[in-house]
Amino acid sequence: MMNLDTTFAALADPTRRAILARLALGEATVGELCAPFEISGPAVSRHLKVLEQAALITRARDGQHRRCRLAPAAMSGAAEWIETTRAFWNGTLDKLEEHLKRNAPTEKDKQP
Amino acid sequence: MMNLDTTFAALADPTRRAILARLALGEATVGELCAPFEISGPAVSRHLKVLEQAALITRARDGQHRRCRLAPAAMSGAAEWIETTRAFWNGTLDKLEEHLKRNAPTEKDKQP
DNA sequence: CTTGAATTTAACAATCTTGTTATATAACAT
DNA sequence: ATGTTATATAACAAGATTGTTAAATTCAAG
Repeated sequence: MMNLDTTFAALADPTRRAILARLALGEATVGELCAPFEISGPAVSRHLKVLEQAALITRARDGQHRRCRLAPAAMSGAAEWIETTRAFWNGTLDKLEEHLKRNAPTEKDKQP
Repeated sequence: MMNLDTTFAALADPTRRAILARLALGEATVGELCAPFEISGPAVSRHLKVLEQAALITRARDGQHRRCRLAPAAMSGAAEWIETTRAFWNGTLDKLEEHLKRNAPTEKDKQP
């Protein structure tokens, strides 16, 4: 989906943030993502669907597993909105431009 | 409240983001904030309550008006969570530290 | 002190969210 | 073919969210 509404909404849930934090360390299957939580599998499955629709993760079949990966591009939009708003508030647009220039081509934006 | 749940949830609504964007340009009364929207006054009033509970704005009586100001400290927490997660994903913690060091004492964090 | 403007609260309906359990699908193993 | 494992979907309930209109509050002005 990739709009700020869905991105922020997806980030508003602690379970989903925990899932993203886990995926920031490396990809994982749905089962592996379920393990740390006390909620049911279907509940996690739907959290993953929300994250996927927000373009925060991608999923690919791998045998009978489904491998999940972080797709942090969507988060950039959210971070940018915050930084822009703060920049206006601070009256320091220069620093924002600097920031964007620095973070625009994020490393090689990992995502082969 | 000042936790990531409420911050992200507050930011997930486009009306609330528009209100924050407006306030980034300078403080305003409730009436002024209502004007651009087609929704009712009470609806805006409750959006403001959500923003206040998320510590994204503060309000102070001024005669029969109530002046609203941006209080962007709460946004920092959200931005930091995103930056941290991305930093792990990129495997570049150094850049994160740099970023935090740079943005920690935000100007003088405006808020007299 | 009465009237009017600015804002909030109350009461309610419609819609979304998140969880549950039971069922379905898909791929692997025997 | 049959059973087992991994994951998704269906059906449903409880609670949150967002909007509405009507009533209450709060201050300023005449």
